[in-house]
Amino acid sequence: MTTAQRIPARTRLLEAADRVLFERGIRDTPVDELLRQAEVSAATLYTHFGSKDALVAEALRVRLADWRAVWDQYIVAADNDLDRLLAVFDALASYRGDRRHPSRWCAFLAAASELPEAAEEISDVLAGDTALLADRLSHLSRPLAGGHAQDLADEVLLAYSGALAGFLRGSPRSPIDVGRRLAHAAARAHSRD
Amino acid sequence: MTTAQRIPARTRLLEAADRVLFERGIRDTPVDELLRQAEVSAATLYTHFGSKDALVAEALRVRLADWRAVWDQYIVAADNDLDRLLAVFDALASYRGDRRHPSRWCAFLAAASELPEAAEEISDVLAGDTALLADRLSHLSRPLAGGHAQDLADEVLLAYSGALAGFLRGSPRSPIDVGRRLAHAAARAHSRD
DNA sequence: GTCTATAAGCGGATAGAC
DNA sequence: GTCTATCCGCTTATAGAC
Repeated sequence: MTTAQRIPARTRLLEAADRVLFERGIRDTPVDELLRQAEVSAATLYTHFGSKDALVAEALRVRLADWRAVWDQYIVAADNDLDRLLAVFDALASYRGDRRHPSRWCAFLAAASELPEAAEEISDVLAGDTALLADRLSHLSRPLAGGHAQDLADEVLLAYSGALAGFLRGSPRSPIDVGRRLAHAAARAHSRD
Repeated sequence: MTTAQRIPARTRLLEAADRVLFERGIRDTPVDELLRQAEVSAATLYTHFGSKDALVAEALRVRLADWRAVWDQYIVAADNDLDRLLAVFDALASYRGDRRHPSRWCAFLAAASELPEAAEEISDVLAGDTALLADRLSHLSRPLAGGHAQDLADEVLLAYSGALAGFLRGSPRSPIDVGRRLAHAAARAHSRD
């Protein structure tokens, strides 16, 4: 009917999911709402994905790929070791500023919190996000902290997670700025060792 | 019937709620499970509390009071300004080690994440937890950071929230230790100002 | 008056029939 | 793509026991 119908139903479903699930809440979003927004019937959703959980998992996988790409850009753009380590906060500010991917705090942590018994498929994506963070931060910490790279990476990961939780809490006011400051202090502390 | 029946139904419900809701997940715990564990009928729950949400809210209020008391003890036991500020991490380790209050990560943040549209009653408790943290950390930061007390308090709150999120993520391994280190580095950075 | 037991209404997730 | 049926979770109503 409408022009939008030219876009495949699967794509429309994923876009609706990304737009609504993590802003309104995964469990608070009825399947019917996704169907309405994607202008798709229930049968189509269950043909393409099999379940609401599987659609959530696929939407999360898309987010993870997008987030990885944004972070990449900010690492490449940084021109010294410290800025490359702290780029994760600039990338986060950029990703959250993009209205195409709204989120109350963090899609991956929210999924883990909202769906504790969820399909392995879903917890795998949070594990993937955590592995990406731990791995990259560990490598980026090496030139700054040498033998203490693992400690610094742990600290930056925790500051990053704290910034995300800050959005859920509504405090502090500018969680990303505070997280960046914390990570900076940690980096300075280790470079003095 | 059994001896346990001597304890009022309302108390048994609150104890069952505290035991199960935040470990299994608030939305993943059916009312029936709470009724079974408390050996109480549905009518009793709805007479005493009015709704599942209201029971959740009351269980959260009890948690907040308990947490405040534990934190109090650790602040009083500390014998210098730095340890008083970092006592929040020792209190967290102690509270989490108490098997009477199991929790996957944080009851308040989990409630906010799982129940985004929840009754004001529930979001009020997270706001109360956040206000308690912000207020106390701000006062405890004063002797260490003077005019920058607010910045230090923001940083410690973020490190604290990050430690909690670390449990949800399963990384870093010992989130409380890492959070404490991060807060310590922040305190040192401000005391050099 | 407090509590139990049972049933039933309602809405969302899912699946299959057409 | 629509419609219908099933299952499950929250809630309320009813009737009765201590």
